[in-house]
Amino acid sequence: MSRYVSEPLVQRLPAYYRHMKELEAQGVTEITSRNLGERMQLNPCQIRQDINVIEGAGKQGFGYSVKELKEHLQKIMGLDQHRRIIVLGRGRTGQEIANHPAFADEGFPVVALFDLDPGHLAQSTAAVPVYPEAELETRVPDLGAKIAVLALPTEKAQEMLNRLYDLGIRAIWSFSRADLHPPRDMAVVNWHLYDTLQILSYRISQMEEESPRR
Amino acid sequence: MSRYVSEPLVQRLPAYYRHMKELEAQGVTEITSRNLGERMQLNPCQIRQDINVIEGAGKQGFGYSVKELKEHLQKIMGLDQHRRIIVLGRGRTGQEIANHPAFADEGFPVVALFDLDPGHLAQSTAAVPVYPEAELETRVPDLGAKIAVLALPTEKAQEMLNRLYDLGIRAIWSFSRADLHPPRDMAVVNWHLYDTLQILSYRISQMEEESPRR
DNA sequence: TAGATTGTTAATCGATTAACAATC
DNA sequence: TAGATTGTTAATCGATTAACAATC
Repeated sequence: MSRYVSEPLVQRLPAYYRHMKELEAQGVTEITSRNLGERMQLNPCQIRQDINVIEGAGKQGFGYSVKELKEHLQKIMGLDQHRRIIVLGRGRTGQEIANHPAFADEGFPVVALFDLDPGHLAQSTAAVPVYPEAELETRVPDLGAKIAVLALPTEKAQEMLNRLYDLGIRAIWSFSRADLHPPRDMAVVNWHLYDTLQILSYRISQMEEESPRR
Repeated sequence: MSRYVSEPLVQRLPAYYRHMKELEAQGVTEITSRNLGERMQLNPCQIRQDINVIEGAGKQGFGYSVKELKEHLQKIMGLDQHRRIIVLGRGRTGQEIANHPAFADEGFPVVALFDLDPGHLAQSTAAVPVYPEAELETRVPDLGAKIAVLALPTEKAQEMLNRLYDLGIRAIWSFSRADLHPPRDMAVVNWHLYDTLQILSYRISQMEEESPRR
């Protein structure tokens, strides 16, 4: 019976959660939509709408309980359960993600790293088990992971996505340059490094147009 | 006299550019809004609107010239000029960005890496000059960089942003957990690692709710 | 109770899509 | 010229903001 959570709201959920954690750490137990709005640079109306949509609850006259809202967000995003991650590709990015120790603290332990190019990086600096690509089919079903990080060449990304889908992976965090086409019941977030730089370059161009350097 | 470029359109610009480059590489010289729409998973009307807003031009009856559109996007995003980058922080992420060789090929050469914590990572695996934080004020003005990558602890990010602004940096690509508040004439893109994982977790939760595993 | 703030409906704003005249 | 597709105005759709009644 839960209401439709719009795309922009989905994108805001982690920020709400982050701010609840910060407030809690600061010992703040209650907060009004007005104060939270100032903090998060959001319109208070939007905050009330958002909380309403996700069926959170406040107390009229007082505001929202930080603890309650935090726990509610946690539950909605499924952060109470651990989500295991596998990493595909052992180049720079793959290694970095695999070795990022803090992921486990946040409930996202990296449980395996698959190496597409065995000769590529011989030295094992990884803190997690490394397997050859050929063992994907036998290993993945037992690892209990639903999230995969794709850090591999553009050409291989789509093919790998399909393969992982068949193995039960339902969410992809990709760093490849490809525009991936996932099945309907698979989530993809693509971090395009170059897109980010290009957007920043665009912004600089705009600013320079508005007020040219003498 | 150029028309207002909406936020969603700004986000789409790099994708248009990417597809133009791909089409060019494939030897395609002309493309209709309908075909491009299929490729990019966009409504053809939107494509025509977008191109119109950025003042690109097609030929009625035929479509758009790939080369022309590519060059036009390049110009709009300022990709014809090189945008030098400095990297702040020498942890895992900082090193990775600094050593990413392909950035230079795309017109974004990393020209310096500043180390906030000199003892932190003694071995210099960096392919670019490394300077101590203390030299920021003397070095940055000469480096001619407008973009800075922030790969440092949450607490230090906002302070560093202000400092870099005073040194002429006008665009920030941050990996910190902080919600940064830039001046009006500074652009910030914040890559929240955990937000991404939380959103993927949320999607998985939603999918499981829709069709629970037996 | 009075004061404050939520919860929710209604109004507005902006982006996407549709439609079709202009034109290559 | 006829056919096709752009360029652009108008319609629709959806998200944000405003307003205010409900209620703690």
